[in-house]
Amino acid sequence: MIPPDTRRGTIQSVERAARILRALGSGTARMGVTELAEDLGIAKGTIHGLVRTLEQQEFVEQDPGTGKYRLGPALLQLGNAFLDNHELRSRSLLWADSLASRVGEAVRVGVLNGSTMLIVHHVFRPDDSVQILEVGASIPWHACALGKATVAYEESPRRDALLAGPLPALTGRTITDPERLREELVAVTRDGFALEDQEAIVGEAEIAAPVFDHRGMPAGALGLVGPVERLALEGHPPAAFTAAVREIARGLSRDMGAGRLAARGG
Amino acid sequence: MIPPDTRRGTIQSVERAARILRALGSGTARMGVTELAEDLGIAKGTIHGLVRTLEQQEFVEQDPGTGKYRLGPALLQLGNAFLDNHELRSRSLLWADSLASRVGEAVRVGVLNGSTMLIVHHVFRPDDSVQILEVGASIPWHACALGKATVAYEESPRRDALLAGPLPALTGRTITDPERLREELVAVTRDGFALEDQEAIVGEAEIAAPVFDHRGMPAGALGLVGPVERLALEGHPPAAFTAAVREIARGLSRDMGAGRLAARGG
DNA sequence: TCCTCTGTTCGGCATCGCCGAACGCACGCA
DNA sequence: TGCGTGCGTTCGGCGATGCCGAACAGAGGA
Repeated sequence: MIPPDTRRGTIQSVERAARILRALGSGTARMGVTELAEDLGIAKGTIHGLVRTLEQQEFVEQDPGTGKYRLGPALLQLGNAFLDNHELRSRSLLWADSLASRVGEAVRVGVLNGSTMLIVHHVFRPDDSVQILEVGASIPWHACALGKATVAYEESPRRDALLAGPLPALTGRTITDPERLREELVAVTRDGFALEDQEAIVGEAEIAAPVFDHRGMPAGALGLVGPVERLALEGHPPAAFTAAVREIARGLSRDMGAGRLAARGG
Repeated sequence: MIPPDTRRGTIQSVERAARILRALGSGTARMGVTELAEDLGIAKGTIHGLVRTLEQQEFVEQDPGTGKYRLGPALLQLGNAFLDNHELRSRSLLWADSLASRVGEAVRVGVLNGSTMLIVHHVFRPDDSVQILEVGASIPWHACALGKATVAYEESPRRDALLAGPLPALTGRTITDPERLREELVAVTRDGFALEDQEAIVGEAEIAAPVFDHRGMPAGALGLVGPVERLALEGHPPAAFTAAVREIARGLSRDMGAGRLAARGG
């Protein structure tokens, strides 16, 4: 019998355990063994064994009352360990702080993960307003400046794949046409920064520039986020902001060991 | 052949995958297949299969240059999903904000995880100073007020086990004597709050109160952290602070569905 | 009180993944 | 430039391992 996923060398039980974790993480509600078994198409007893093992490892917790399962605390610790080990993030801490205090806006750093940008660092706007931390959040690449800045410098096969992939609309202004998006990417390589104007959240804009690693490949991007009135009034970002973002991103790239190749971003 | 861990019903490959993730998360450096195989006492080929599966699931990433492995982005997403699903955390957001702005100090919320308190929420002190986010961090229970507040109300067997466990000293003031610690816990149940005076970090103190769930069991704790001069001058916390912490923790407990039983905390 | 739905256990078969040795490649020393 | 050593990776074959499906126990609800 040939399993649905025919990739060679995949360890079945580990892959299934990962699918269980994903299922528990996607829905907001906790799930029971039966529900998981139905969703994943795996025998109930099998799910039980996997879930029990995950519970012993604290990847999953069981609600004492209902017997249903939810994600466990070990995942938070491992997620934090991922951040600690993350080179772009750790090197970006000082640069992001510096940029935030210089322009008085919030700063985000993200890496491409599948077809979304994963936020790995977030500095609040330096005022007392209530802001929610976005580290760990994922945003479709085509709906944020971080994504467009990164993908613009990605190698052709990957870029084309991303342009061909699904491009969901988050707001009425999200660019969902691959050709328009491709033109945007050309503009990014020309200008050295990417702009996003209410394409993810109405009223919010973002200015981002790519960050390169020691191989000259895009490692991610760094950008300013904030109200559209300040960042992209009538679609035009203030020159002081775009200059600051590009400058900090170049400094961070150098920090990552990027050589002259990275200069194409400027 | 009997494996070292003789627990019934544990799925070997999943448990090994978890150990690999822990190993990658504990050290700051990335690890290779050979190193993992030696550390975990598993054949190299076996490690490779596990790691490849984890890589497909984006639980680990391979460094293209060195071939070594590090933790992957899926863990950050799952860690965030854990926080989103976490009842104590989500219910504490508003209460913690309110407490922070009322007393002008940083607020932390933690849950007991093994023998450490895992920070699940952290509100910065409402000023412009640079502060690092501690969500995801783990602190030995006996070295923080959050831990003492929670353990004081834990059931005897668990409390005794924690008191019997290793009690490492983090500073010269960490309480490492089980008997003194037990007296501290009695004081907590008497006063309704726990105090920590430079037992984890020199110069820092914490005032915390327990939070109870709908079963009247401690779900975690909520507390103020800050410089010892403001929180515990000569070991005496300001009455306004202790009152505020207890009041907010009681409100949060009610929010969690705690009935009268939780009143023993006040 | 019954019925249905949970999560859980268990026996047995064959599948699946473990081990150990061999491979190819990159690096560093000579 | 050659060798030697270390890495990550592949592969074949045995057998332990973890799958499945059916039966179990207990909690709710009608």
